[in-house]
Amino acid sequence: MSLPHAILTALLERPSSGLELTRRFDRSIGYFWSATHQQIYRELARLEAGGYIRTLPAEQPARGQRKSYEVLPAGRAELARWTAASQDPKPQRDVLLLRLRAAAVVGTAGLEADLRRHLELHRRQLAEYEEIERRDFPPGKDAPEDRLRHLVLRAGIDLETFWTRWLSDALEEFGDLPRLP
Amino acid sequence: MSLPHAILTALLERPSSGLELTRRFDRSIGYFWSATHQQIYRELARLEAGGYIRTLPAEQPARGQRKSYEVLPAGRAELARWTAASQDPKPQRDVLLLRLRAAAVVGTAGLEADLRRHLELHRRQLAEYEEIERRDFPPGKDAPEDRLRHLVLRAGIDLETFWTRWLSDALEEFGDLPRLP
DNA sequence: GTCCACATGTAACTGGTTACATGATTGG
DNA sequence: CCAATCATGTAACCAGTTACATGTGGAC
Repeated sequence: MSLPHAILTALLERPSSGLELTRRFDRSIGYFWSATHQQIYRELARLEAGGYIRTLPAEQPARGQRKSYEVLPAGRAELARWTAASQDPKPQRDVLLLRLRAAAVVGTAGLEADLRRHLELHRRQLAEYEEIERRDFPPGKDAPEDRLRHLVLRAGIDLETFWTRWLSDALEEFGDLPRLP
Repeated sequence: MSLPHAILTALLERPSSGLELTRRFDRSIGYFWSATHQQIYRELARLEAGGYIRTLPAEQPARGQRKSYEVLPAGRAELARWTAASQDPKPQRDVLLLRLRAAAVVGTAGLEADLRRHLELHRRQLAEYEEIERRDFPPGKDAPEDRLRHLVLRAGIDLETFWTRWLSDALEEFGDLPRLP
């Protein structure tokens, strides 16, 4: 039950239409909670039906015509409730680690190329995050309400740093490894 | 499409019944690919129907009676194919980061306690991984086919290390932060 | 012989994915 | 007026989740 809350957060930061939300998810919020436009439209309809958001009054909506939403007090209250509520961490799921474990059984043939590709992707993502950090959080002047956002970005940077390092180690290991079956 | 391959890997490591698999997923493989017993039974039925695995011949199965499976050549081939195939990384999804971003909008009230709880959970997981490392990979004697398994374990250790560090930083931040709305 | 743990399984639901459909607006 | 693009939406499917059902065998 996280997508509706991701949308509420985005709409509180700025009222938007479905497509605008989709684009914003492709950038900032999508870095840790991705969503397609179909998901977003479906969820916007639910949130509106539930009385959490409404279409901006100035507009009468029709298919094919842009419809912007804003958050109602009930929506803000629900978001605050959800943010504070205790939630168990979801069990980890990582395909790459699974594949490495499988490779330990059926052999590593063909894996190396894809590891290189992943390494490249993570390097690029890391560069993107670091660029955002330089731009939005220049050293020495974090406004108090920006501190949390910076913290979230740091998580992204550190995670990508971890993956680039781990993939490099893995590839080095492959160099040594006698080619199995 | 990862669960069937996780099961094939587990069955190649050792032929097992559904419940045994469930228990093994709760331990080792579940650390990066969790599954419930319902998922596992459903998937075992599919894999058997597809000719990838079979019940060990010695047994005639009945409801309530244990049924062990082993991997057929087609299953091993499919696993090797899947391991080598190129796959895009799945977009990141992390509820905790989402909640922090929401907190930047609706305030941090109530969040701190849950962050502490998560920190404790990650510390415990880290300790568990390190215990496994001490036990299964004593320094200086990695057999070649253990190197990949060790690499996977290192990923788990480094990820948990990251989370404990990040959560500590976050909590420190909270100490400083003027309590918002 | 009854209860409990073991073991396998069914059913209904939810969230995410993929493919496609439809209407409005704009540039040529 | 036609094609391309913007914008919203429908439908079918699949994997994961939750709740419950059914059968077996051993402990008491």
